[in-house]
Amino acid sequence: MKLSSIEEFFSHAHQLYLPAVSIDNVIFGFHENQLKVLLLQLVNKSVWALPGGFVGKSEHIDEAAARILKERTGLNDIFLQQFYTFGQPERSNNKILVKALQMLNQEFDKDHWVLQRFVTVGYYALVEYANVNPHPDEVSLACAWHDLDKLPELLMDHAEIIKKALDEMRLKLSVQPIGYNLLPKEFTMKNLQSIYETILGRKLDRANFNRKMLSSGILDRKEKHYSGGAHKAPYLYSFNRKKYFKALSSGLGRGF
Amino acid sequence: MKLSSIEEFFSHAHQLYLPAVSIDNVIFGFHENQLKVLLLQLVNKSVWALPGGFVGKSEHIDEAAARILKERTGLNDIFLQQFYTFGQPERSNNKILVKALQMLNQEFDKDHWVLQRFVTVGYYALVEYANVNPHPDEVSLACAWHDLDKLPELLMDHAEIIKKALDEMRLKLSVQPIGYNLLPKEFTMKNLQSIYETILGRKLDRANFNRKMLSSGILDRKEKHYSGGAHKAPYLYSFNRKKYFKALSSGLGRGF
DNA sequence: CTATTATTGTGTCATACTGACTCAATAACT
DNA sequence: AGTTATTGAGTCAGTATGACACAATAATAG
Repeated sequence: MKLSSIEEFFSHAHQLYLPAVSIDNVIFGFHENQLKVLLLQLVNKSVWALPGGFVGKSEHIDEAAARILKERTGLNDIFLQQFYTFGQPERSNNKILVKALQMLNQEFDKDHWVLQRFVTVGYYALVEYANVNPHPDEVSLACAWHDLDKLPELLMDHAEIIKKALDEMRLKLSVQPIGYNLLPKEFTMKNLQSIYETILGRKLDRANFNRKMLSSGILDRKEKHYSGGAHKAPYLYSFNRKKYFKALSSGLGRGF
Repeated sequence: MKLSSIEEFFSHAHQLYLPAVSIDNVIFGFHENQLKVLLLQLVNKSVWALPGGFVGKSEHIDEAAARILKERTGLNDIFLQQFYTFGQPERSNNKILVKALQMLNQEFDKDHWVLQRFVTVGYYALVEYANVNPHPDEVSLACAWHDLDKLPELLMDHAEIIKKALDEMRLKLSVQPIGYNLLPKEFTMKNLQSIYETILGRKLDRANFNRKMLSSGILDRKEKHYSGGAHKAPYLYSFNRKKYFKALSSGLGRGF
C-alpha cells in the first residue's frame, strides 16, 4: 500500500509499521573539505531533524534504514552501518514534535500512534555529496546539508545521535577503509587524505599517509596523472573493489 | 505493580511494557578457564534461551537491561555494554516459543502480545562466576551456565546473538580493560592472563602480557605474594579503580 | 625559453611496540 | 640439601610510526 497523502499516513501508519521502534539515519557528505549532515526542516521552521522513519511490520530493520535512505536521497547500495540504539524514555512526544504534527493535520489526536514512545536504531552512511539530490518528504519543509560545527536547533535527542555517529565512525576508521562512496572513480591521494583529515578533525602527515594507504593494498595506481592544477601532477588512484570490501569485513591495520 | 503470577504477566504485560522492543542479555562468566554463558531452560526442556525481557513503558533500555540482569543473577553495578540490535522480521513467533507459552498458560491466545514481532537490543556483561547465584524466573525450568563451545539448542536467533556478543567483546578487548567483575580484589598476573586467553580463544606470551599490562598502568602491585601453590610465589595485583575506569572510557593502547 | 614556485613521490632516521626467546630467582616438594 | 616448575626481568630482531628532508616536476611568470 502506497501512502499518497499525509492523511493516509496518519490513519494507516499503525497498521503498516511496528510500534515503538524507529530508525534514524545520520547521512554524512562532503563539500569543500567539510563534513556535512543531511537534515530535514520541520514545518515549525526553526527546528531540524534527522531523516528517520518507521519499520514495516515484515521488514528487516536494515532494510528499513536503506529504504529511508533511498527515499531521502535517491541513493542505492550504500554502506549503512548500524551504530547504536537510543532508548531514553523521554525521547519522544515532545512539544516541538506535537506542534509540527498538529500543523500537518488539524484533526491530529494527542494520543496518536506517532506520539507513543519510540526506541530508535541509529545508522550512519557516508555518501558522495555530488550524487545526492536531497528532496524533502511530505511532512518536511526542506532537506539540506548542514555543517557539523554549525548545526541548527535539533529535534529531541538528534544532536546526541549525530555526535555518537561521528564518534563511532571515527573509531571504525581505524579498522575499516572509507571513501568508496565519497570519491569519484579516480582520485588523487590528496583527495583521500582530505577525507580522513575531515572525518578525524586533524591534519595527517602527507608522506606517512601515502605509505600507510599504499601498504594497505586497497588502492590501484593508474598510469594517468591528474592534470589541471598547477605544480607537479599527482598519480590517480582507484579503489580495488575486491580488496576494499574484503578489508571492510576483515579489517585493516592498526589505523591512525 | 508487581506481577506475582504467570497469569498476571500474560494479562498485564501489554499495559506495562513497550511493544515490539525486547532486551537480551548475554552474560559471560568464568569457570575453570572456560567462558560460560548464562541460559534459561524453556518449559519444552530441550531448548534454552538468553535471559531477556521487556522494557517498561517509562524505563530506559539500559535500565531495563540492568533490571533483567539483576532478576536473573542478583548482581548490581555490573558494566553492561549495549552491542547490537537485532531486527530480522522472522525472529519472533516461532513454533518452539508458541509451544512453551501454551504449556505455561492453557488459555493462551495465538495472537497474544508476547507473540508479536520484537526487535531486540543486545547487551553483554562479564561477571565473576562465584558471585552469581543463578535462579530461573517463573517461566523457565532452570537457569544454568553453558560452555560456549557446547551450547544446547537455542531459541530463535539466540545463537547468532551470542556469537555477535563474543565478537564485539573481543574487539573491545583491545580498547577497554577487562576483568574487574571477573576477579577477586587481589589476583595474580596469571589469573588475569587466563581471562584474556579465554576470551580471545588463544594463548598469549607470558612475558609480553606482563609487560603490556604493567605499562597500561591500571594495576597496583601489592607487597604480598600469593602463597599456597607450589613453586615461586607470584606477586598479587589489584585493579586501580580510578585508572581502570578512566581507561574504560578513554581507551587503552593498541591491544592484542 | 628559462626561472620560479608549489606540490608530489620517495627516502631517512629515531622511537616505540611486538613477538619470540633466554635466564636467574625462588617457593614448595622430595 | 637437591629437584622442579613457575615467576620476574631482560634481550633482540622485525615492524610500524611520527617527523623531517630532498629531488622531481608541471604550471606559471618573466
